[in-house]
This record gives sequence, C-alpha cells and structure tokens, in this order.
Amino acid sequence: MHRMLIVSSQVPSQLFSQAEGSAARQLLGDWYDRARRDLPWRRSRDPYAIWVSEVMLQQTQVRTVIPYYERFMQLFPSIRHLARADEQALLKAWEGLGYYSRVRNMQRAAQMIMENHGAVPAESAQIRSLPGIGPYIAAAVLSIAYSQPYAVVDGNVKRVLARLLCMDSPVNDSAGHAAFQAAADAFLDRADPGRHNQAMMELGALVCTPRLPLCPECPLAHSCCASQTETFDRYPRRAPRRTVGEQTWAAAVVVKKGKLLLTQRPPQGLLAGMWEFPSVLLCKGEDPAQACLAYARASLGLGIRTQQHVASVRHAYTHFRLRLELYLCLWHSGRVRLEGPRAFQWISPDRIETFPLHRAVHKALPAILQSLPKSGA
DNA sequence: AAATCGGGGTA
DNA sequence: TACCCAGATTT
Repeated sequence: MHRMLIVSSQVPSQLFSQAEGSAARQLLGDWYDRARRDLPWRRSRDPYAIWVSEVMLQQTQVRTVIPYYERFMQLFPSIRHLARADEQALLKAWEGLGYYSRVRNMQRAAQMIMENHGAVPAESAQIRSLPGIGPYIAAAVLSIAYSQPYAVVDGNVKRVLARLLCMDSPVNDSAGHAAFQAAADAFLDRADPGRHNQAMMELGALVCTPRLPLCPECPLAHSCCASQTETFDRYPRRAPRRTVGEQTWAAAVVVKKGKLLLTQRPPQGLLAGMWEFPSVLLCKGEDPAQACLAYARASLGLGIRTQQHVASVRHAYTHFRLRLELYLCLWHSGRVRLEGPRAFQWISPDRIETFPLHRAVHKALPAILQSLPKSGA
C-alpha cells in the first residue's frame, strides 16, 4: 500500500524514508538519462555556458531561448568577451527576450569576475554576491558545472514537489517558496546533484506538466501523493494575484529631412536602455492626438507641421497592459530637448533595426515604414 | 511581503 | 482571458 508522505518544513529529511527516497532518486536519474532532451547548453560543462543559459532561461521557455543562446555564445564566447562587449551590442543580442536588466547585470558580473577571480566562482557566497545571480542560478551553476550539492527550485521543481508530496504551500509567495526549497534540499541526490537538478526540471517540463500530466510515464508515479490520490489538478496551490491595469501612451514619430527621431529609455526601470519613439503617458480620458502634439511642442521642444495617426499597438506586460497610439509628425523647427541625460538620434529608416527596440516598437514598425513620405524631402 | 521587470505559448 | 515559463532585485 502507498505510504503517505509527510512534508514537514521543520524536518525535511523525513519527506521519505531513507530507502524510499533513495529508490525514487535512482528512478528519476535513470529516467533522465533515457528521456533528456539534447539542448545546446547540455553539451557543455563550461561554467560560463551554463551561466548564460540559466540567465536566459529565467521565466523564459526553452524553445524561446535556444536561438538566442546559440547567437549569444557565438558573439560573446567567453567571460572576457562579455566583459568587454559594447552595451548596445548586448541589448541587440537580447532584443525580444525581455527582462533586459538581466544582460546588463550579467555584464557587470563578468567585469567583476575578470577583476577578482578570472573564473565563475565555485563558492556559494561568492557567486551569490554577483549581480543577477540569485538562489536559483547559483545552485544551478554550482551543481551542474561544479558538481556541488545545491538544490535548484524553479517553477518546474515546485510543481513536481507539490504533487509528489501533496504540498499545500503556495508556490507564489515567499513563505511557500521556503518550504519548497527545504523539500528540494531533502530530496537532492548528493551523488550527482547536477544530473538530479536537471532531471527534476526536465520531469516538470516533459511529464509533470501544468495540465494533464503524463503520470503513466512518470518514474515517480508509484511514490507520488497526487498521482496515487488522483489530485494532480489541486497542485501546486497558488495564492491569489492582483488584477492588472491599463495605460495609454502617445508616441511621436517625428520625421526631419527623411530621418526619424529615436530616443533611448533611461538606464533603469522598464525596458531600460531600449530605443523607441518618444512618447508620453496619457491621463484618463485625454485625447492621444492632442497629447502627442502638446508633448512634441512642450517637452521635446519641436515645432510640428502636420500630424497623422499611423499605428495603434496593444501589448501586455507583467503588471499592466499598454495601448500605444503613434502619430507621424513632420518636423518644422526646434532642437530636441529631453529630460535628464537621455540619448536620442536622428536615424534614416533603413537603420532603425540596428538599434535594440522593444516589442511594442517592433509591432508598430511595419505601419510606420509604410506611411513614411517618399524620399528625404 | 509586495512590487517590479518582457515576452511568448497554451487551454 | 488567465496561467505558465530553468527568477532576481528593489522597496
């Protein structure tokens, strides 16, 4: 008969009996050796390669990451290359991946490594002190590249553990997270932590999926609480989340002698460092065309001759939805004025895509290029 | 403890 | 739509 597994955050080592835990770990490892996908970063044990892959994989699916990873490793094949890279080139390589601070943090970390160690630190406190390396990436690099006994806890691992142990802790709050870390620590295979960690995540990705898990194919089904009780749809539990609001922005696509005005976003905050058409947040009920005109005149300090709506874009961010209205504006007079030390450039249309642009800009780009006046009159 | 930080895929 | 994805940092 199935022995109910007790989870206790006080005594995580008693998740399983010793024999049961050992058997489950072995079944998991055997399954992984058989079923694992051939992913680019699994062909290397270079700590740098593992690191790059883990940074890209934050909140980002494997399918999305693969082409970015291949390109990035060609462009920046070592810590030294990364440390010396031009920031615009880095952002361009990251364009479309999102969470753009990741790549800036990674470069800062690479520069610190070049100064202090020369290699990715193999000691937990040292690697954790690098910008952009939190508990997950530290454990991943230490276990996979350096075979050290640190358990990773990501979304996959939480789902697997929640079902395996019928854990009632919510996956999306900090108290719950601690419970999953304790469970993962207790279940870790110390003989081969790198393989074990990847096996847990691979199981979550391929078998123990969010809906309709493939329990008949699962190496842990015989010791899985949720599978035995047919309650997989109750796990993992999740704390309620707040609703998201909507913002409307108006963007001025200013044309001056055939060139377009691009501005760079500030070095911190949303979409930091990415380029876009200068834009202004609208108040509720404000008319976007009028707001655009007023913004171009009062804030940018530009005289605008005519104005024509060229594109409307909707885009969802994590904590709000964006509606962006873009207007074609013919420059008449004035020099660009921006608040703070923000960069801007007048760009000929065929060079726009050499700049790192965020997704909302890319969505609007075809309509804008099509609406442009002929030749540089 | 809660908010911020992208973008794509899925049912 | 709402949820999910090899999370980290800031407030």
